[in-house]
Amino acid sequence: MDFKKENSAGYLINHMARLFAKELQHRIAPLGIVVGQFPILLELWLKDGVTQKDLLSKIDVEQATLANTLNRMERDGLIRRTKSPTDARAQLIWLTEKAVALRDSAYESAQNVNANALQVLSEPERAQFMGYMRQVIEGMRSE
Amino acid sequence: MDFKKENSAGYLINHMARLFAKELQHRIAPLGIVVGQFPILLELWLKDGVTQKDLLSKIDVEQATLANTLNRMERDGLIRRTKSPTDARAQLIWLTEKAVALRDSAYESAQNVNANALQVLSEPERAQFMGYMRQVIEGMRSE
DNA sequence: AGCATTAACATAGCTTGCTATGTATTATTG
DNA sequence: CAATAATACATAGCAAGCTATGTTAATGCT
Repeated sequence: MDFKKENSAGYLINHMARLFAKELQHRIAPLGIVVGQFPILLELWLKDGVTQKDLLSKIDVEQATLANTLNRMERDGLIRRTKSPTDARAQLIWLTEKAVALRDSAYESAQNVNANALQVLSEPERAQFMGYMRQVIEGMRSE
Repeated sequence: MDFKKENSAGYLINHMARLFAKELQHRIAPLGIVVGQFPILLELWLKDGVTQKDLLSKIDVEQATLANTLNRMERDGLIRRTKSPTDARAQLIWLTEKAVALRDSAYESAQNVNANALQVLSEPERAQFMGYMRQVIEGMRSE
């Protein structure tokens, strides 16, 4: 029996994901943020003053992963937390001024990474590629 | 400015990679191996008795990552190491009987994960998808 | 109202990845 | 041939992901 890693979707995907993360990491490091914080910031830039549970519903990571990343973000001065007025178990998560100010540069960095990485594909190919990924994700999530 | 994560290649790739890893993890756990060991085992199943440097040239991770994973594999009884007869700095890495015995089941698990994940795509779509990934990886590696 | 259950979040402990740096040993070169 | 540079690997320390479990507050039920 043979198994060639170059022909394994999982192998390629893992490799590609690490290249993307490394590249984004490199580009956002000057902003004082790291890749794991990115998805959280994206949500908070849309709307802050939300609970961890709210965030969790929009980000596809485990609760413990989110909690830990939020701790590091608080440590790094990107978020503040206030008591929820309606639920003593929950806290509301707010962006600091510093984090708000990073938004446009961060968007730009991410878009540059994406554009750069996909430049090897034509526009219709890019659209196909994204579509395939969405289908695969959808299929795997609902199993 | 807007940035929708659903339209970000990096976001999709990261998500897909985590779903794949989780699925493979789940399937190989009964074999007593974990995902990070997989690429290394794939190489060693082809040929063992090689140095860390040899392995490194075939696996796209950093040297430190490989060294650490090899330590855990030795701890878990998957590999043994012997002194290189020609270079006192190097060691030769050998699979244990246990690790050799896992090969076919492991191949099968990985192939099942791949097949299952890509079943949402038609055969020509799958080929396109794999081709796109190879192109993107190639483009990103040579920057 | 009191007790059990559920929910929100925290914590512990692990793996897999990274960068940066240390430590021997080998190779080079002046 | 001795000093220097390069090589092979190890170690430290961190981030980001996971599972499993703990803690406290809110809800539901009788």
